[in-house]
Amino acid sequence: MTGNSRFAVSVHVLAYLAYKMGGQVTSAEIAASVDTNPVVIRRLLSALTKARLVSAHKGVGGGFGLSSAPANITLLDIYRAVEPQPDHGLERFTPNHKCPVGARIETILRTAFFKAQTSMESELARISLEDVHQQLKPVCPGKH
Amino acid sequence: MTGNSRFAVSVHVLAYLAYKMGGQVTSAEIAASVDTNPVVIRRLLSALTKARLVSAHKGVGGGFGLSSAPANITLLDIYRAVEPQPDHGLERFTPNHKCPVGARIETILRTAFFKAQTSMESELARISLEDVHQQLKPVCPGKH
DNA sequence: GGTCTATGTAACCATAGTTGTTACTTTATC
DNA sequence: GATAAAGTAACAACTATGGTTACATAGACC
Repeated sequence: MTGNSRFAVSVHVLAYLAYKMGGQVTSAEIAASVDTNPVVIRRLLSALTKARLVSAHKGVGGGFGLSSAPANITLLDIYRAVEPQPDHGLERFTPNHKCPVGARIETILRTAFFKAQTSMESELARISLEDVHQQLKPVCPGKH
Repeated sequence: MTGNSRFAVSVHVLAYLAYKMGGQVTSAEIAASVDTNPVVIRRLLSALTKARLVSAHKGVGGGFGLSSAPANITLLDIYRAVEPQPDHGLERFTPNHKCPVGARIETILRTAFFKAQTSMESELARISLEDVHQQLKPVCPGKH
């Protein structure tokens, strides 16, 4: 049970909004699809709203909706909206700088982690919410 | 303070062994370089030993040493030795399968995470412990 | 205006992961 | 046999996460 499920849930939430095609959707309805508490959903949607990926409306008939077309939202946008900058453990990594290795290893690791992270993020950037939306539809090209 | 520092510390540990060039190094000496407890180091080295990246020797004059040349050990080898398979939160992600979105999103996410993870790992595979070792040496080509 | 509905958010709890630490066993060397 | 080192279990402190309750805020509708 490593890591958190914020990103996974967030993609689910936005995929649900895409699936609903522009109508206002309440946190309660989304929570039923994710099988969790509405507050958990609203917490995530709060971050997604700040990132301008969704818009929120209070009151009767209110709810959440996508701010942009699914084709214009990438998984990287979602990832960055809900995940803090990963530090790959460097925050608790405080080697002894009196040792030649300890003095230099941090910089080396930082460079390596940056490359790995950049590579992963560029892969997320290649997948749009529209791609996810398309995959939600059953694929039955030869249905008769 | 997200995540753990196992990978970062493990790279430090192996870089230290590479720096020591083949001699037996005790967990106490490594712990001094990392600035932590020897047991923490031995825990990591236990995983690294199981992955056959290092060999251990008990008793007087014992300690740890690299099993292969630094050029033959990649950061991906180290990563896989000390990190569990990342699930990106999918373990705690149990959507409602009665919902059309909830029923399909898991597979879609699994595919996306696999691509991102593979991309990151291929970047780690491109960096060897020898590369790290080289970067440990001060670069003063024009020193006079 | 008043009521209803929905978001926004703070506060708290249970659970689990991580690290540091002590203590002990096992094993190799001398 | 004494010593030194790895191997590992057990425990404590700290933190992150997700679920929950409670309440404040704001819009819709009568």
